[in-house]
Amino acid sequence: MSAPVTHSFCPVYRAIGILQEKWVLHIVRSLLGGEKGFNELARAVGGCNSATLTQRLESLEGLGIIAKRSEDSHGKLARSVYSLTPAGQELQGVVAAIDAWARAHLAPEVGVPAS
Amino acid sequence: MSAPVTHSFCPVYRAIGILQEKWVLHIVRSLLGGEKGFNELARAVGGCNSATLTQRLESLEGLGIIAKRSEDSHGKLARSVYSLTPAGQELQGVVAAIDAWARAHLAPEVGVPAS
DNA sequence: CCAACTGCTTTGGAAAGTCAAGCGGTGTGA
DNA sequence: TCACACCGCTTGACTTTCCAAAGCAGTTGG
Repeated sequence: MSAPVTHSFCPVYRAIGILQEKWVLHIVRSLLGGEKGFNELARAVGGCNSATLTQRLESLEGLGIIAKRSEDSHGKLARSVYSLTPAGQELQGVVAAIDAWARAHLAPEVGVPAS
Repeated sequence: MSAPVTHSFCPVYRAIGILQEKWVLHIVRSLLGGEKGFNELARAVGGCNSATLTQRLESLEGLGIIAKRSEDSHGKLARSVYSLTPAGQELQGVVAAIDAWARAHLAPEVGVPAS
């Protein structure tokens, strides 16, 4: 069959498609430690430029994973604060799983299978 | 501190760097269902072209996540078979976490904002 | 006022991923 | 025997994605 064999229905397939975008997991991981402003987040993530970050932030907001809140203290200055939605916070399980695997098999320089 | 804040030591940081590469999670997920040949794997993954697949496969092999075995049945024909190493199989936890999250928050047609 | 911070947009170019085709080889059927 | 469908994999051109640097508007502190 020449059918494209679209796995698009599969939620897992879509989830992978979201999480494999560059910086997404880093962003989520940083935000798990509390809400952050734009530049603050950029520094926490480490190495992502503003253009990409803005874009990722928008798409994640559209997906209901993170929420943007403008702290309109007085008049103009709007310090944007990004935080995880409940759905986003549940990604903690994913991050934890990666964390566990990384410590076990990617350990800095402990028991690195010499090879 | 003007230090570049290189998180490079952090195993988690590196793990994310590996897993966010396109198709990696799909490959692992497919391989969790048993070892597969090249084209077979390509079809299971769904939508990845041979060039990228070859490259991903090589890098994952280098990382000790998957293993390549040439079934040298008789003489020439070497059907390459790819499978997960123990380290690779432990990624099952990560895939399971993503699976759980996807089912909970990315449900197929529940609450899809019709837009 | 000037420097340093905030959030964010705009550029041009480099890198990563993709598509389509094809190579040498095998096994199957007409 | 020859054509055809499959196997693993490579090549070259094209598109998408990502990045580094600069800049804009506004605020705060010395």
